[in-house]
Amino acid sequence: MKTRVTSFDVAKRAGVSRSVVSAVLNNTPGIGYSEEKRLAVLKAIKELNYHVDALASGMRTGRSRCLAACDNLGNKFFLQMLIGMKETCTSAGYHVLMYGSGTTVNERKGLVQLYMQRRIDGIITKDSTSFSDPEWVKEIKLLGIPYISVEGYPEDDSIASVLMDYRLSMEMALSHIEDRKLPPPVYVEIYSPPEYRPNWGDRKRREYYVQWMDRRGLAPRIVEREHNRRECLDEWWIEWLRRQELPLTVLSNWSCGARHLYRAAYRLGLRIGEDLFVMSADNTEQTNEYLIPSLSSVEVPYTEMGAAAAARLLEYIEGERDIADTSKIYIPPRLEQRESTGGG
Amino acid sequence: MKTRVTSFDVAKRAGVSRSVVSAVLNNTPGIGYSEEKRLAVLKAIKELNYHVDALASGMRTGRSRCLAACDNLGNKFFLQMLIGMKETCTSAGYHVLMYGSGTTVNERKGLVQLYMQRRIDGIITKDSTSFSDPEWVKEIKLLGIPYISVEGYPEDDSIASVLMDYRLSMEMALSHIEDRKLPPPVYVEIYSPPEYRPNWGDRKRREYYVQWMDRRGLAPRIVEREHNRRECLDEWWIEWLRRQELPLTVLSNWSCGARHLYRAAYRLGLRIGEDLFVMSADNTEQTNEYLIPSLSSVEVPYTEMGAAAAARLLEYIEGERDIADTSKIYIPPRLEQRESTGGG
DNA sequence: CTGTTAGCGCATTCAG
DNA sequence: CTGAATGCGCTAACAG
Repeated sequence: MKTRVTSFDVAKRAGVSRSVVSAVLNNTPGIGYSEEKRLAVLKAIKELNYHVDALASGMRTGRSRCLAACDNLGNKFFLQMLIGMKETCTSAGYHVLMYGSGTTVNERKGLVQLYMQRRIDGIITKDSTSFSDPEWVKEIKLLGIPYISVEGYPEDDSIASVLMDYRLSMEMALSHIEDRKLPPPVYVEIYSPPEYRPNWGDRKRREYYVQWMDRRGLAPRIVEREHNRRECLDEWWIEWLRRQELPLTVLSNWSCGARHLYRAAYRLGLRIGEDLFVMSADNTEQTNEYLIPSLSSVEVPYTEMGAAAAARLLEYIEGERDIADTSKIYIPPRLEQRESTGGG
Repeated sequence: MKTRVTSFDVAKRAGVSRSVVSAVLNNTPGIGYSEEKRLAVLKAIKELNYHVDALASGMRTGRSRCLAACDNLGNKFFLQMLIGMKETCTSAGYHVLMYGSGTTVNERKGLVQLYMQRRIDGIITKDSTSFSDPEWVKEIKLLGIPYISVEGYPEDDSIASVLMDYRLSMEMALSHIEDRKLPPPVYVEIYSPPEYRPNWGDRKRREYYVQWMDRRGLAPRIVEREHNRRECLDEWWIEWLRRQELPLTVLSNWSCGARHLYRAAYRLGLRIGEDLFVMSADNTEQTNEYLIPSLSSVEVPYTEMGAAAAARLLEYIEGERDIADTSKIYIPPRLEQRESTGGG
């Protein structure tokens, strides 16, 4: 029977009491010990290859030192969010538990269970922009679960969330187009009902586009199409593009819209970056840089958002911030200048 | 002081002993109870909103019911692997702990610690093809850690790994090209030294390409270029493509090679799917379907591989398979026919 | 500053 | 089938 090395073994070997071992490991305030003892403990730990039992420790302290990251796992950027979370967690001695398929509310029940089982100390969900689920909010609040959403609940102040500044993202895109001396852009808005009609971020973007054009005495031109419907097939875009005056600039709310233009241009033999300029206000599929020519865009900084979410959650958990403080965190977008606007 | 609901509370309320509660929850063999009692327990659990304390339970059983998934988190397909793992784990009542930045051996130390801390019961790493680290193997073996690699250790029989069948992937690609009646392909091999020279998968692919051409009495044509070096710039490919006789078929070991051809074709005004046909033997950047026109490829089924890895790991952990059985698991690739070979 | 002790909540054993 | 008792390994409180 192979038995575990315990703090008791370490204490015995180091010639100290178990409390000292614990204190050395956790920097417990209020328990002092000589430097000599400290070194002895460390030495014993190394010699015996001792590792704290996270289960026992957690049981005692009521902390699992784990956060749950929840998403439906279908989105490429979730990985980026994880990278950010992971980094923040690691430096705080926490770990990240994956929790996928969180699109349906039903699945989310599992998250609450995870918390009730004390497997996790808090929850981060990556929600779709403008997502909001009152049922979930009620449950979270009732149980007092430390929680923060990434991109969700933009208009619900009772839930903490990490949001991108959509106004700023449009400003960056439009300024970029202006700086490059391209024609004022047509705004292409692709939306997917029912979830995204109208999406909070999209409304912000559209508003700002109109404002921006107005301020310059230009007439806003908006093309609004429904995603994945007959009305958004290649043929329609080819016809549309054929009727436009060149050179043309197109700014799309979603990279999928930009790709429609790429496809239409390809079919018409038009050259992007010369005959027409295209820019995306997002990078949902994480594919902009790989398009040919590469697609300029304003990108949502998911890594930073994940890091910020984790940081806030840890504040709640460690009691450095009241869980009732559900203030929003805004992260600025990032401009990626590429070939489709003649740069790169 | 808010106190936890324990199995004791449940037992009291249901009018049974704690052992029965435990037995009902875990289907403990050898402990019987009447159906009536079972329902009473279930009812009490619901009424009190009782949840097993995973920490206490884990401490008692010596199982955390968590697997670690390790990768450098830079690869898009890691997410796919996670989806597969997650699915398998969920149905077995296990969870997935993220562990990123595991490329360097140094970082991997943390994985071993996770195990020593009993935070995880086993480890899955996503390694680069033909990755092999003897030091790591030694440590794993020494500590008897349940472990399996995805795509690593293809030539080391002492480590369990999930591998794709590279020969089959080439066969699928070549047959597809033949079926479409396209010209016999030139094989473009992009490699990144030092790690990938020569990569196990690439060797297999190349070997098979040569064999396949030989069998048909055709002369193999191989273009070998180093990734991200002067020799792999746009200009070189443009020159190369200019010299080729059209129509041309190109099969690349890595989607990056296919993109070089897309770029060159774009610059030369050639049309993919008409003047030249392109196919990739992988989808590393998960971007093939978004290219314009979309890129046909043979894809590594990461989701299945993740699922298979988790399943094997659980067998080790649950004692259904000897940890010394390190046999390989081969997963067949998946052909995605798209526009670049005239299909889609 | 040190050593002892009392749980944390569970699964399991053993005597009834 | 039940109830009581044991111990997993740790931390925190308390008495020396």
